[in-house]
Amino acid sequence: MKPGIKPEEQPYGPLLGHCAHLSKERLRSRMARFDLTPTQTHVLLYLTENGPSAQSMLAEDMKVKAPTANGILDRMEEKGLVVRSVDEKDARRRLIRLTEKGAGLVEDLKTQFDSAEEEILRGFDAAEQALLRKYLIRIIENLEVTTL
Amino acid sequence: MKPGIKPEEQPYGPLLGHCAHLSKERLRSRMARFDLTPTQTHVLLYLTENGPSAQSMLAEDMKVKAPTANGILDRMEEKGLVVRSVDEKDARRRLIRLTEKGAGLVEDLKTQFDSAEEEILRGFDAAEQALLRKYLIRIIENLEVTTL
DNA sequence: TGCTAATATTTAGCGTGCTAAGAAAAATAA
DNA sequence: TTATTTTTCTTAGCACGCTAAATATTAGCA
Repeated sequence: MKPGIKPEEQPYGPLLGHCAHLSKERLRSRMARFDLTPTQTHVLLYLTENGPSAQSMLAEDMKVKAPTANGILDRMEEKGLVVRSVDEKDARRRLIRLTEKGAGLVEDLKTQFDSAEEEILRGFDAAEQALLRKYLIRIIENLEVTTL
Repeated sequence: MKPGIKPEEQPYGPLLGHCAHLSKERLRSRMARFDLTPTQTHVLLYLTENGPSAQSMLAEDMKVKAPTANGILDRMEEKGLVVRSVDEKDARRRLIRLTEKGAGLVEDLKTQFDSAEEEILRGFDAAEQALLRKYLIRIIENLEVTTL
C-alpha cells in the first residue's frame, strides 16, 4: 500500500487542509494528558487573555458558529473548566468565565501550546515566518470577502 | 459585538486552521448544488485520477483514518456515487469504483474546484505561489516526522 | 500443516464543524 | 403601550475527523 499523492502535486486547498490537520493532531497529542482537545485548549487560552466573555464574542473570535460554541462550552462546563452566567446588562447573553480548575491548567497549557508552535515553524527564520504569516493573511482576506 | 482578535496576533496553528476552514467552506458552497461535500468532491476527483482504488489506499491519500474513509464511502455509496466490491486478489480489500452517476459529475466538479483554487490564490503571482507551496511542504515535513 | 502476527474493513462512541428552526430577551417601530 | 424585528442562545440532526475494539482474511513461521 504505497501512497500515490505527493504534496508537490496537491492543490492548495487540500494542502492547507493537510497542514492544519497535522497541526491540530500535534496539539491533540500534547493536550491528551490534560484531557483537553485542541479546541478546548484554545478556549481556555482565549479566556485567559480576554477575561470573562460573552458566548457570542467567543464564538466569533474562535471562528465558529453559535451552535458549535454552545456544544464546546457544554462539554467544558460539564468538566468544570468554565461556568456560564446570565449577563446582568443583557439577559440574552451568557458570560463565560474560567473556573479555578480551568485557570489552574493554563500555565502548563501555554507551555505545550508554544512548543507546538515551535514544531510547526521548525527551520523557519524570522523573515520566513513573517512572510508565511503575510501569505496566510492574504488568503484569509481573499476568502473572507463575500465576492460571490 | 466587536471581535477581539486580529490575524496579525494569531498563532500559526490557529491561523492555518482558519485558512483551511475558509477554503473548505468556499468549496462547500460551490458544491452544495451538486449535493456534495468538499470531502466527497475530493474522493470523486481522486477516483477519476487514479481509477478503482483499494479503500485503504484511498484513506491514506485522503489523509484520513480507515474508519473515517469507511463512513464517507458509506454515504457516497448510499447516494449512488461509488460502488464497493471485494478485491479478487485479496478478499480483505474493497475496491472502490465510480458509478456512472459519480463519473458524470466530475467535469462540472473540476470546474468548480479549480475556481475555488483561484479564489484562494487571488493576487499571488507564480513565484509567490511556488514559495507558499514550499513553506506548506516544509510544515508538513516538520509535522509528519515522529519526533516525539 | 497449523499457530501466530499482520492487514483491511467495520462498528460503536465521542468531539467539533455546519444549517435550520425554536425560545427568550431587547430594541425598534407604530 | 403594543407589535414587530433583531439578537442571543439552545435544540435537533447531519458530516467527518478520531480511538478502541471486533471480524475476516492473508502472510509468515515452526
